[in-house]
Amino acid sequence: MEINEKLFKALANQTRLDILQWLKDPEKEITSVSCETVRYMMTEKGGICVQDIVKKAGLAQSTVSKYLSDLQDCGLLESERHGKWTYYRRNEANLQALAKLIATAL
Amino acid sequence: MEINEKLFKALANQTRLDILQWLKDPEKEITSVSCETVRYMMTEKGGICVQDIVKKAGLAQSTVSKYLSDLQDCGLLESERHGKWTYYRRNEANLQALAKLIATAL
DNA sequence: AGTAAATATCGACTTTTCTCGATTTATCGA
DNA sequence: TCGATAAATCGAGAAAAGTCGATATTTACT
Repeated sequence: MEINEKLFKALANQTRLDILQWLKDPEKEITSVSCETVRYMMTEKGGICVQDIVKKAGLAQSTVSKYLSDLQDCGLLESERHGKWTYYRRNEANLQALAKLIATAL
Repeated sequence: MEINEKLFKALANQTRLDILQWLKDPEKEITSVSCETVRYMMTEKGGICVQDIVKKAGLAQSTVSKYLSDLQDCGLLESERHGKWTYYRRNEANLQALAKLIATAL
């Protein structure tokens, strides 16, 4: 994790900020599938799949897919592929590292 | 201080990030005037004046002036006007508040 | 092999940001 | 009051980001 322009560019968009927040409490935020399904995805698959985030965001699939990889590229998200699905989750270690860096290095 | 798109947009530019860093240790970073002058500006005037930041940045005066007011608008900088000069300094309280918010609310 | 589904990538157009030079505003000193 | 200086604001053209629909890739299931 490091403080640079790319990182803050990723955060400089309301939808990408929203995605980070949704993934903080997905059982509450992701409503296109049941709460049980969300819990299963998070614990067994390691995240939320793209289509459920697309539904929540209300933007084109291509746009959301790009946003997710942008957030992964700068270390704020991580993902696991299981078959056809890619599951995205927050990279909590990097989010905490970022907070520390802002406190000390910004 | 609050986490929003505007704040991160302000941080999503290398020159604006640089300005924040320069103002962290201006005696070392600001070299268009003497070290004693920098110390005097910081302690007696409450910051570094625009023209010295313009020289350091190497961009047009209008651009840097805009950047400084952008950074002030989102709470990362504060300023004092003394006569013809406006002196900018970091808003350390808000920077620490931001770090805390990222650790807890992002 | 062939089809279908989920995601990723591409190309194009729109919107926003960057950046400048010119101008305006504010303040000082003669 | 006039001229000079510092900073802020304005308008315009260039560069970057946002966004979409179409297409490609990957994987699963017959």
